[in-house]
Amino acid sequence: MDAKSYNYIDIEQKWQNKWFEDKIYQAKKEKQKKFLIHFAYPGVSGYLHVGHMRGFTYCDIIARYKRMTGYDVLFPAGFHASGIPSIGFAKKVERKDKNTINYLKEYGVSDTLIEKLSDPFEVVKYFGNVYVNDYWKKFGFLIDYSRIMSTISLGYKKFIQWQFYKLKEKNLLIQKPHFAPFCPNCGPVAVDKSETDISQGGSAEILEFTTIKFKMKDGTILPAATLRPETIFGVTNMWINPNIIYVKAKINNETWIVSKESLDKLLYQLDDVKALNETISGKDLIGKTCMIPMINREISILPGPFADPAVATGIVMSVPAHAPYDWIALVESKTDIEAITIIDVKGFGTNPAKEACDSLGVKNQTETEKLDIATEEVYKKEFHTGYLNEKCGEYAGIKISDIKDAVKNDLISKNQAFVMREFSEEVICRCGGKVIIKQIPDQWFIKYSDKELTERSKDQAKTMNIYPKEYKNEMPGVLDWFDDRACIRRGSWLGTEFPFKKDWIIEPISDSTLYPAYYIIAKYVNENKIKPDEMTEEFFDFVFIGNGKPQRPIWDEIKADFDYWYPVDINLGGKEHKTVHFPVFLMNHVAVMPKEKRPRGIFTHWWVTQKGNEKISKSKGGVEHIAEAASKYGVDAMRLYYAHVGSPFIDIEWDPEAVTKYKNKIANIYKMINQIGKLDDKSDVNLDNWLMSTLQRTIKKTTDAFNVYGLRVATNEIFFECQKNIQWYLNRGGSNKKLLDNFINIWTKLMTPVTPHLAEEIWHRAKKNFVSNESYPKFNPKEISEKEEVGEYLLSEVADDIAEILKVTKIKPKKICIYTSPVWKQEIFRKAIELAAENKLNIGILMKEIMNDPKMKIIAKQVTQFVGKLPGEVLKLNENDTKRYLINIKEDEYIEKSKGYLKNIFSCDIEIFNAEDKNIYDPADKTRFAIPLRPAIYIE
RNA sequence: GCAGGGGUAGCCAAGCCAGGUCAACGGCGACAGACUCAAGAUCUGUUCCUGUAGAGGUCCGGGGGUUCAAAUCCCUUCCCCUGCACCA
Repeated sequence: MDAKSYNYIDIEQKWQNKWFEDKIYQAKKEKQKKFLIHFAYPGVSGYLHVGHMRGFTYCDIIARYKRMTGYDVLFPAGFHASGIPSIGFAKKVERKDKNTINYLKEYGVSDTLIEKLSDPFEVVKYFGNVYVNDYWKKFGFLIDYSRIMSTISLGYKKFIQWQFYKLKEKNLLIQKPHFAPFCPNCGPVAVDKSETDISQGGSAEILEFTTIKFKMKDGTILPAATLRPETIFGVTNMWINPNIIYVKAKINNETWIVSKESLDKLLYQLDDVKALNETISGKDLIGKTCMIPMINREISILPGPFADPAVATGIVMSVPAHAPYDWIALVESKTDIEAITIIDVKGFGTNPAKEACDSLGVKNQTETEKLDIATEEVYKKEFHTGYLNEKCGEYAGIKISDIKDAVKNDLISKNQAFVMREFSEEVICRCGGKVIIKQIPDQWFIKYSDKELTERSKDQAKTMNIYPKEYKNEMPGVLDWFDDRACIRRGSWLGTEFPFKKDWIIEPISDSTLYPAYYIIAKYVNENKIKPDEMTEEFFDFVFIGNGKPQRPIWDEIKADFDYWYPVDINLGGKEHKTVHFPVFLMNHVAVMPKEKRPRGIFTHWWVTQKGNEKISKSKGGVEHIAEAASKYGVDAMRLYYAHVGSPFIDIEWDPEAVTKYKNKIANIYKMINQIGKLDDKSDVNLDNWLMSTLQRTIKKTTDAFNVYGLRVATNEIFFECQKNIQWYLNRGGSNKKLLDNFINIWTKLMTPVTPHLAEEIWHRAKKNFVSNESYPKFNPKEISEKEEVGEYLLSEVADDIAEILKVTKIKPKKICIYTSPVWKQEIFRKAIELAAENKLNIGILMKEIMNDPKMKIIAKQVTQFVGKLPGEVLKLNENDTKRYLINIKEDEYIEKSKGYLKNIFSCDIEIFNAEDKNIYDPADKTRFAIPLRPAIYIE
């Protein structure tokens, strides 16, 4: 039989059909012990890939384990339909984007359906179905499918609005200015790596330039933008591009000179900006002077053709001692201006910029590559180890890394500077226009910076099960760092209407914080037992917080459900959620929900990557589709792969060959179990006890591992160690039918959380009910047989030692003699171990104790020899070894009974002697080397 | 810049928090044997170096330290990866 004989396609389909027909997935309130687990619901904007299944699979494994260990399990799921993605997808279909159309056709989507998918709501509906039927059900997930919901349903929106009423009540909704990416043609756009809204610049960051106002003699302002405002003390001149035409503008009753591009940006960022229709050539500014604010030193304006009108204001202040670009430009200007050094830094002399340029051999401004290196070097050194020197007035002696904001804030408060925001690279909208940064003066935020909220959230986090533990340690820091978040946006995207400002929509992170609570309600909405209209503020107040009175009996029913199932025991999501979703999930619960309803656990898992450690992304292609993979490898094989190939907390590389191995593994287990059924019945008490004993150990280990979600550890025990044990049993000639049946039943239950289809198939050879509904085996210490464990250990050690000798000596054995340790050596060993446990072990004490025994005195010479090096060895023993020595077994008898096995593997005569017996065959005088659990060996 | 994770034998990957059970779980690959007409699958064994008696040596990115004892603790250094907010 081979892999082909295990028809996983039919088998998996069969059991899924039966589970779903019987609705075993439906959460029921029966055991008064509940477990609520869910995964961070996926967005719906395309097909998922094999990487997404990792987290979903973990969730199902945990849920299945929990349902087998006495919990009522609620495992719901839904779709995050808010935001841009589905709109983006619909837009692509609408504009007949070739890739998108092909992508859909590849999956066999009909032309009429494709037509429909230009509507984002249809996109959500279509992919929602795909996820449920082609992914979740196909993987055998026992998700409670009666609770499926989406974030753009009417009921959900009512729920989110309620959440925002609560936040407002608690003063956690605030308004302040905000700066966001904006396309003058299309409105707000998202700048992100997936580039849904934009065609270029997905990884751009928003930089904050401190723009310092230098005043000319006539009062006109030259605003120079810098990322290092503290260097203002070292400014020696200004750079103006002589080849461009600058424009004038009236800003807050001041006249400013800036580049044309700059003015366009400022119009969106500052309140009171008026273009003056007046221009001035850069050339005409050269030779004039202006004043450095705060310091009041006059400097001259020099030609700097490198001043880019597209960057910030197009006007640059020059700090030649600390900026390599400025230094080289100054050298090339051939003026007699001297650099002013204002930072003392280790490893540099009086002019860091000059020194960096010299060491790299920079000759002129065109060597931008070298200049960038020099800039970085100077900046890094100065930032970490530099101090402002005596030329910096009140700031003298302060470390650079501590100063930045002080100078900036000082300048701003004196109206001598302002912040101008700029992308780190050019961002182009899908419409082709340039994306700029626009001020929204009264943006709404959720106030995550709130001190009390943060502290209460940290307290909650302390009580939670957060995995991995590194993340638990990191969580307080994340909560401290988490700042206010703009929570609404105007523009085209899906979501809930913000109740306090017409036409604005709540943004998708903010509408996905309390959502597991909605799963409780979704069931009633889906079953039409409550209508969204009825879901008022009073309704949610009553159900979630217990305020007010029920208006209909169903309210009580829903509340009872909520009280039973909530809080969330595990919220599971990818590592990308660590600094985004999980903190807001936690903080919103803390802000809105009563204490006993706050989350108990978070589990983060890492990703499945493509070869070369790239994140799998739809756009990069090359990775297998879920349905395809499921039929190619089998669902159980994939589940086992996810659980076993690495711990949950590392990225794994998708590797078709590895998955194939797991596929073979599944078929192999099935085959092995079937063959066991054909064996002749025969019992061997020692061996049988040993097998049961190891099985109990397996149960213990897997239970311990599963209880802390150590899926890899548990899986390794069940699918590898356990199989190895039964293999040893069979190789040793074990064949007790009743025992094997029992073993297989228990083993099958152990497998069920990970490979439920295989387990169900094996289970149903003899049983009619679902193994998925069975209880997980419980560890029974009574079935542990330490003697047999030691016996089999001894046997395998002897076999290993013989093999080692044969390997080294290259002897072909005719006869092997085994001499087991005399009893008196065992006694001395035990004595030594006892003394070691009391921390009293040394040769003197040991000898004294031993010699109390008259029979030892008779063989005093042998005893002395044996005891000599013993203490050192005994002290090195670990717990397992020590335990083994303390168990009293008759070594010669045990090996004698297993002689057949040794004969078999070494194909020669085996003779076993007790070293204590007289007149035994011992030509090489090996007897004296026999020690406990380490018989002497002689090979002919 | 801020914050976090990581470097383990040919490859993947446990172990590190609670030092000794570690030549270092497990898997893959490779090699040998069994089964088979054969291939695949499966089973058994080997797979750092040395070794004609079950042994010894070296090893967990580099360097240093603490300790009777370090992959594990401390210091230092090099390299890789991830997140950073109106993207989910």
